Amino acid sequence: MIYSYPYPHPAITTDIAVFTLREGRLCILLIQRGQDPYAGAWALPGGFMSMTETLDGCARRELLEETGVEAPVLFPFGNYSEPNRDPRERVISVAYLALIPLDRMSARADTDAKAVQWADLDDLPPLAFDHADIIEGAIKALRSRCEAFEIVFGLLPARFTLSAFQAAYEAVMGMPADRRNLQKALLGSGLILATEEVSCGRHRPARLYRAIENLYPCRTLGAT
Amino acid sequence: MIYSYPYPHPAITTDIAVFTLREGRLCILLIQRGQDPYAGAWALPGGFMSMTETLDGCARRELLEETGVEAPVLFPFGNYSEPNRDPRERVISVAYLALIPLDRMSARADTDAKAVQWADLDDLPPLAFDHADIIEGAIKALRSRCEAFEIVFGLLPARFTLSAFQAAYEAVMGMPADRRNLQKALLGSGLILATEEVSCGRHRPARLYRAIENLYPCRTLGAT
DNA sequence: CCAAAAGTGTTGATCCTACACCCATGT
DNA sequence: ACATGGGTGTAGGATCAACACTTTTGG
Repeated sequence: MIYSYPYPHPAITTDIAVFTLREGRLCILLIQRGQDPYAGAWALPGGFMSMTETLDGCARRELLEETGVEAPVLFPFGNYSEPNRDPRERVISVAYLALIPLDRMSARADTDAKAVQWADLDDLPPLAFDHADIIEGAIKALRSRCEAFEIVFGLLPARFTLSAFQAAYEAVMGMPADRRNLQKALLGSGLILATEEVSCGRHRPARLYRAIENLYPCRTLGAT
Repeated sequence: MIYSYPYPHPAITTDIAVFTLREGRLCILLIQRGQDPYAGAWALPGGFMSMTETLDGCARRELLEETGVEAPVLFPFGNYSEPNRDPRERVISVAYLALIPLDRMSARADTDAKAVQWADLDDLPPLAFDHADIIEGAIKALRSRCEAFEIVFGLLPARFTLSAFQAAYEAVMGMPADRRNLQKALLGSGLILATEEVSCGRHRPARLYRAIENLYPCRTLGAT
């Protein structure tokens, strides 16, 4: 089948910067490309939009296919459109930010990928296309939204301690935070509710909290 | 000439929400479509991306073609990708926000447009495509960025009084602001510099200020 | 009993808001 | 002289940052 147009058309992809916390460090999901161009290089997950889905739908589908989960946070943060960013043809990429708790993640190499890894942000391998730029943009978007706290829940399991929240917040922001002030702000924000449960750690048990419902009423911030 | 691909490709457009201040009110630039679909309806300026330009370049070019100016503020704020948003074919639109001072503006009907108007925001005509949605998104983006003041300069001439700034700020935010507090914050922000000049109004002359240089070092907030 | 993390309030500094009077100019 | 907008400061309240000790559990 051949698709023909009176004017040239670019292809559209979504690329997804999926972040998680692993051992307290912020990591990003990379796949190793199995095919040219950039065969063997690491890249962000993503793929071509189909003609029957929206960009959001494409990002959600690709993420599901690559990781097997629906991310609680998934929104677009930038467009990448340099004419020669893909050697095959003109490709416009809409970049999405996604956050998932590690435990909900089942990343596996799919048909197009030789391997999958969680890469530490300050130890990234060489990347295909302009994906290093996209990751830089994703971190900026992540930090700027993180100040409103809500996005942090995307990295945490459904029930979490205040300390876990603080660790996630600090990992994203890349700096330590005052424990009592952060807890005061978080508890006063109305974004979390205490549960009756406590953690069963190695030391004194901590109360578990959960994020309020309808935290992401429209998962897409800005139409897409 | 026919362009053929092994997979279907959407078309890409940029649509530009150009705001200005007219008689103290925030207005948006609309063109009346000369051709189907939606012939005769009002729409945002915009057009198809060429294969040799970036999305930013496309928006800048379209704006120049439609208005004859380079806007001091021009950045993308959302993507619109509903499969049936354009009855002709699949079209993805990248929506841009632009601000220009009215005096730098030379809007004219070009080849595709029967007419051009500055439409008052609370008296919009029926709009083609999903452009009403896009305008809604643009106003949200405008208000949220406006809190940092910088974007307001896009609506003002190079030299402006503090009162003119306040009028522009109030028009965008849709609410009055305290004069002394706004002036204090603006002067303390380091974003403006006093000039030696004064306005020649009907009353006591007011000092003229100008925005600092390099206010928009990267005009595009978030890659595109 | 010791180590490790959980829990909890106050104080001082800063920032923001609300508010009123005098000044310079044109008519 | 007066009308119009320009220019300026302060006091009270709210918010934010800094900071230390006690409690609970497991080992």
